Amino acid sequence: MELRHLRYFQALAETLNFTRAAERLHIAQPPLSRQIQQLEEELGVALLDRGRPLRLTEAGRFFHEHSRTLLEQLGKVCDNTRRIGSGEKAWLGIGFAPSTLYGVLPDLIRRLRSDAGLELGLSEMTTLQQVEALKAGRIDVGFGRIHINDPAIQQEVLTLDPLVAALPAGHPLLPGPVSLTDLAQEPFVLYPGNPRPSYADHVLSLFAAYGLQIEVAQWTNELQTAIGLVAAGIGITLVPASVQVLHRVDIGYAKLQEAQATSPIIISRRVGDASPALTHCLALIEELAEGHIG
Amino acid sequence: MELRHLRYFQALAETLNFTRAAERLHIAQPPLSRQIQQLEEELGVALLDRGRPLRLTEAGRFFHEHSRTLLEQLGKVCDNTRRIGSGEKAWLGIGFAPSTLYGVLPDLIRRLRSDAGLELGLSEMTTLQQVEALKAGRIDVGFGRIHINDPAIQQEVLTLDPLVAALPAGHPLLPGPVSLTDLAQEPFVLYPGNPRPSYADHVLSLFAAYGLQIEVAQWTNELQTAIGLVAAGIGITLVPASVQVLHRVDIGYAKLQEAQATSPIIISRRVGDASPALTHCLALIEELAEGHIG
DNA sequence: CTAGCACGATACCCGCAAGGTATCGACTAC
DNA sequence: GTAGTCGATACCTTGCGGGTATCGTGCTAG
Repeated sequence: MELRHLRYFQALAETLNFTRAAERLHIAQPPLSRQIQQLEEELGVALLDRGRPLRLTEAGRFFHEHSRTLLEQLGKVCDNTRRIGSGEKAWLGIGFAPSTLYGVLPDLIRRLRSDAGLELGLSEMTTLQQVEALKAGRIDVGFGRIHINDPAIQQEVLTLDPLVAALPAGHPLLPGPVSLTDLAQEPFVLYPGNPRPSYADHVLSLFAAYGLQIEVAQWTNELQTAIGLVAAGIGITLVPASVQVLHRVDIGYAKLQEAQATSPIIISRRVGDASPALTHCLALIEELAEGHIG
Repeated sequence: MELRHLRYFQALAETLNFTRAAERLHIAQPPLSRQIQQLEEELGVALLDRGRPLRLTEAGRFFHEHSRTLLEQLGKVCDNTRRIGSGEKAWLGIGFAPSTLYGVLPDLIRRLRSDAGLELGLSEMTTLQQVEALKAGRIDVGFGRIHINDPAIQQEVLTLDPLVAALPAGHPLLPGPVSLTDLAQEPFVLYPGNPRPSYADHVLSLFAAYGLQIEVAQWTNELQTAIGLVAAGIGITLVPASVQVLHRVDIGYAKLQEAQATSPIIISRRVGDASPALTHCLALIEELAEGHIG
């Protein structure tokens, strides 16, 4: 299938007349017939009722509606690409680990969005994937939670989120505060299971630093799932404090006694990247961070 | 531009290597080079940094990101078109006049959406456009506010919304109830100005039925604008009661003494259209209407 | 009922551009 | 410097998109 097919079908669906559609497309009528036949064949679906008067089938109406919006979107993408290429606009690719979405990131994104000269590209990815994406140029900045050593990547700690324990509602340790020693007695739900290294390793090493070892009752790949399993009583888990915005009646959060039990939000970027968009973004981050503290 | 260009650029952006991308596309490397050059020429933008290692430019990253989602969307559209064509799914095109969105329509849409075997197509259009779209097969059912005589179209009144007066905050006629005679003393903001016949004619004929004539201080094309002008003190207007969900501190609504001053929500459909999706939709509407009354 | 016509499908030809092969040239790495 | 990697260029081939001519069919007017 080619865009030609979409464009031709578009014209045909609007005029419902092969001859006039062909005129509008500045081609003769027979080639149009052929292209439409090809399209129908490739889809394996009749898009038109060939009776008089010509009518779209149900599938045809659906395809018409959606291919139109696709073509419009493509037009906009091309436009914006030209603008970015001519320096009229800038583009900033942002990679983020899911858990960073509960903290300052939404605010940052909102502010960057309000900048008319800036187009944002957001992709959810692990810190490890961020490093790859940075090197490949797919993103310009990443927000993650773990340290990774790579000579081409520069990392900075943005904030230190205190960790809190997520416990099923009615758990005896609630409302806290609790100690790591107490928590180590409980079965854990840890995430993400892969790829490693991950936030899970950060949690494990935290306990190890206190000479503690925890039993992992269940591995999951996502925070949301982990929280669900905690609610179901499978175990407990540690989450960054910002995750507490997830209110659930079947979950309680408890502060930790150990103030140094934290999870960082880490900004990754290419070493030596001094593009204006990135600089602007970093300046905005600085500003937001100061606002938070002050 | 053709889909070929997008697909090729996609592969290239992912591998960042002409030779390997060409392999993946099952073509030789030189044609790939040419197609990419064409794409860049058409966009008038460099998408690649031709140094070693190969890198995407900022515009290239943007185009990569967005063309990927476009291609994915296209894939889904084709899939769903096939499903609809094979009868596995149904499609229902709905046209609606903007003001009907404040009433039962959202609830109906929500329920129809929850039906996995049904794809919805929503288009905002005037009642007049609905008639054309029904005949052309672009939609299967329309929700509007005015009667139109057309032998191919069947119309039924779904509900009769009482009309209420929209007045600027602090207006002496507030909080009502008010009579049409009182209102006829005030300048009016009426909408939509075109195309005619429209809801405005319904309002005019309502006053005419009581032997009253109103002065139209301002015509607008949209309800939102009209409300804004009312708030600005240009005049007053009559709106269906369901519009009152638009709370504004600078607008007050007053009931009318004349209970027969109503605006209908009118369902339009093709005469003799007995498709399962439409039947299902109409049954659901019936159900919702009963729930409203009971 | 039939002649006329409107309109889409079919048949067939032409030219162009997409794809292939061979090769060059530039940058990298040792 | 030299070998190797990889994209660009040159040139050929061919498949396919588009054109013209014509057919077939179903609506319509009388």
